[in-house]
Amino acid sequence: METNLATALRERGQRVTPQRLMIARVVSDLDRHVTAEAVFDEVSRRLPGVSLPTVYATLELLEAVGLINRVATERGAVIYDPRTDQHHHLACRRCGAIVDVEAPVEAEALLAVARSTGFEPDHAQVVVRGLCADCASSA
Amino acid sequence: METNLATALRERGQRVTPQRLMIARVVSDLDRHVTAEAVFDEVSRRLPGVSLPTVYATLELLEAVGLINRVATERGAVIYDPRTDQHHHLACRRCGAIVDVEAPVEAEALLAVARSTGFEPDHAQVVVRGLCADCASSA
DNA sequence: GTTTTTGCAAATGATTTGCATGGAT
DNA sequence: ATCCATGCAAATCATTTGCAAAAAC
Repeated sequence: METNLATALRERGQRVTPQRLMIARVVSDLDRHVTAEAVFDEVSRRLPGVSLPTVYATLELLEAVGLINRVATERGAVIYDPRTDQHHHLACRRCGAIVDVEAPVEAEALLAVARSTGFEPDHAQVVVRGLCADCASSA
Repeated sequence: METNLATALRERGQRVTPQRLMIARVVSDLDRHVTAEAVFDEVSRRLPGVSLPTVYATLELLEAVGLINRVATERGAVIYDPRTDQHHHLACRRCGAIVDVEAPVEAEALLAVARSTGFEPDHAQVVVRGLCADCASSA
């Protein structure tokens, strides 16, 4: 991922810094849904001194470059998803957990309608809202 | 909507207050995606003195009763959607706008997979992330 | 009369901004 | 040498909480 990032940054005329490379590496290593705080904690462990604003800025950059996806949770917080392949999310309305789910969804018709309104889609993501197995059994 | 709310409140053993009725009426009248602030502004116009915490609490209540849907924006804020029928959203990654789209999406396969993991789905909602027409043309 | 709801003010949590320094090109 | 990126601190934004007074039942 760092190599992709370095390449993308040069293409964009932006700078390749150790902070950016480390943040990309950490996101890739953690390999799960992460908050900016979680990334900050792990980055701080490996490269002390990196600031939270830099983490935020870099996560935004990684999203712009397409290396991660930003996902809004039903709770109003944001998580970053290192998986950029097609997959979807189950969101528990009780505990707030966000879990990946693999299954095909035919959203071409929706994307077509979106484009016809002038919208330029990056990707379509399905969020299934409900109760996760744990919360369902304890309810 | 106020009648539904009054009924639901009595069923739940909760109190019917002028603030709650007015907030429900405003959400219904505005009839679009609204933030808590927007509701607060309009409610304040019609019933001065209502507080923001009351607006938040009541919006949560309206969601619990099923009169509105809570929608997380990609920005980390929350909007409330007075439409409770099946529809989807276009989310602009630049300006944060959330727009409704009508188009069929076949998500049964996804719901089936979700159920097979023990998850109990309420509904599947598609968020198409990208650039809205305005932001695309000014970029 | 009892219990819930409200309004106020303050607290919280997440993210962003301003600005001077430091670092990549 | 030139700009961009960083770190720091403070600001902002959205939302929540604690608590006493007011209102609904």
